[in-house]
Amino acid sequence: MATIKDVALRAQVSTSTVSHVLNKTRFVSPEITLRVEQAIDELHYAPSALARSLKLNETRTLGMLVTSSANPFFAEVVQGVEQRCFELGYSLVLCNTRDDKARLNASMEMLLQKRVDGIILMCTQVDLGAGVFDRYPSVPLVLADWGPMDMEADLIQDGGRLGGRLATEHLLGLGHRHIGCITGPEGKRAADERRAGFEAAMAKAGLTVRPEWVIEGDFELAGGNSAMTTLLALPERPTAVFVGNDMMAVGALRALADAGVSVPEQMSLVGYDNIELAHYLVPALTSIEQPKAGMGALAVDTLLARIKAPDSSRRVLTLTPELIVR
Amino acid sequence: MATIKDVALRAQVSTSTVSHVLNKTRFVSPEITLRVEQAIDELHYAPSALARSLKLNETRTLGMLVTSSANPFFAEVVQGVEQRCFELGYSLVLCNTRDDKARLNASMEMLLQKRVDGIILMCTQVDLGAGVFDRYPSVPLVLADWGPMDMEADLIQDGGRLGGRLATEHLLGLGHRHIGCITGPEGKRAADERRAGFEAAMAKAGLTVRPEWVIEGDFELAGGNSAMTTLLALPERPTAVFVGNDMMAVGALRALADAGVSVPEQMSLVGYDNIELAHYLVPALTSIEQPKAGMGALAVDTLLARIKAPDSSRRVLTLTPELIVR
DNA sequence: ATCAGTTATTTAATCTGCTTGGTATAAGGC
DNA sequence: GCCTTATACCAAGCAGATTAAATAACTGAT
Repeated sequence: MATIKDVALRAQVSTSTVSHVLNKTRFVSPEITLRVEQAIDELHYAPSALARSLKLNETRTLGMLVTSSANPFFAEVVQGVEQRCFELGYSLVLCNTRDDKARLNASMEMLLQKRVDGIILMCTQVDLGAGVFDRYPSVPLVLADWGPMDMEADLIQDGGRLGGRLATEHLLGLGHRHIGCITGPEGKRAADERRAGFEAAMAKAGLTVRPEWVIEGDFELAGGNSAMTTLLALPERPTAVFVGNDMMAVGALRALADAGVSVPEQMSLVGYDNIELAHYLVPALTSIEQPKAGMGALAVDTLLARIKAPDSSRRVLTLTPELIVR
Repeated sequence: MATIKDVALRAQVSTSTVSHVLNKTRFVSPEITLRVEQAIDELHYAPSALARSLKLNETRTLGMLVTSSANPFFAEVVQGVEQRCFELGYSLVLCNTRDDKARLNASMEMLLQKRVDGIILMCTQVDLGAGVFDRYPSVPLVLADWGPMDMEADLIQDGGRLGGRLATEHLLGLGHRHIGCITGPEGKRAADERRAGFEAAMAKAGLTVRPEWVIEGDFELAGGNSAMTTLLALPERPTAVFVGNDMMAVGALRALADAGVSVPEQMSLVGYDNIELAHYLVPALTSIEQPKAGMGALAVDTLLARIKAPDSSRRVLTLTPELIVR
């Protein structure tokens, strides 16, 4: 692979001149510029970002840790992040953590060695163990969609509590009084928040939450399915259920169909996240919209702001969820 | 950020000794090893992958170009890639191309500058324009799920033609004679292959394909929906449809429900890809399974094999699709 | 105990590709 | 002839890996 020296040699100039042509950091006469550009072309020269980063102490690369990039919700956020990175000339190193502490640590270590300029952390686990990040120096960090509570990093949170309330109030508004809830895994911030919103709305309506109607799911298709199956097996069923995310709602819909329960006649459902699919389901799913790609873009912008001003005060941004009735 | 020199100074040894401790490249006495490790710990030292890569001419990083990482099918392949990379100590730089030639070029350029060890290309477009890659030197490259036809790179292909045949034969086996097809975008390899399989199966059964029953979709929810709507508006409808991927099938199901057409009583559907969702749909969707994460892992393995032996002969691997009846 | 001959550890110097402040050189103006 | 101005070059890093060379430690024989 050609180096800047090869280019300089071929263009009969010094390496610094080539560098200045590349980066437009100083005036270089048109003729010499042309010579250099020709040499670059002929040699298929691509400057080494490695050497450049080493010298400049900046990689123009961001790292992103996400529980599971195949999850439709996360996938859209990731794409939002990648999109914004591309627009700004950054590149993205993506790591899945699978909620595995060891894996998170290994990935963090790797990102630090690669000297990424900053890291976006989107693993909704609240407790990652006492100070996993203590070992790591002050890398710019932003937590998307919650994260460990005990961290001082910038934070972008979905308004899960509000969303949970909106969803529940929608069901209340339809006249339901017997309302259940399929939550995400306890300990995940998103799950806990949404559930808290549900409980708040119920309390405000003067209704008690029946514990057997609150079932813990896993934010995945399978969990929603088995949670609803459990609900349906109870002697007394709720007439409506707030489901902690759309994927679980899809699984729940399947369980309802299997049990011959018609939706929404015999049971109403509200989901969360408003993934594109929700619109196309039969029956279409009422859900709580979150700006997913927007959250990704916002995470990038927040991170870059932090990189520029490492000592600025901590930023906490809350997105506003919105009810989409279908 | 601490450097190897700081560590050496603190441990009272030379930098090379630290290097040997880090990489276990030579015997270092236990006491000195301990001293070095302590110094590393106390300084929160993380070796610079930049400097290392610069010297060793190897980044242990792979690049991946994918049309859209939020697409459920691609997302699973990407996750498979990331998983395998992690297992092997590699990291992954992910780029979305959005089927945009300029964006693909920009991303390629960036990956080359970053000196990734190899690139996985998964943008199903057949024609990326005359020799987009000519400018680029011989970076190890593997095409996953097809790609530009005129490239000499290693290739991993899904057996789209066989899958299309399997799907169609399934419908034929159910007694259908009036079979339509919703294809992916013309020009995408996956789409063309699957359609070819459909046509082959029809021809083999002695049936003619009615052109108005073959509708081009976009591999997305919306396209499947409108394609099916178009089909249903025809004076004569098919009794079964082979849909080029599951996402379009979901959109089609919605259109069918809107039109009051019951599935499978009044119309049978077969999808493709067997995304997890297919199992949970109401009604459940018969589909063609592809090993998605497996494809990702295979792509990584193939790429690393190529990196190790750059001059070995070209590898073309074909995955075997499988009918999943539901 | 001493010395040559090994072997075990560590050191010092060089290299990777690129940026950039400082500096040199030639042409032009007065 | 001196001072600008315009243009281009020099060389010192950046953080680590490699390797020849140096030093220390140990062996057995005298």
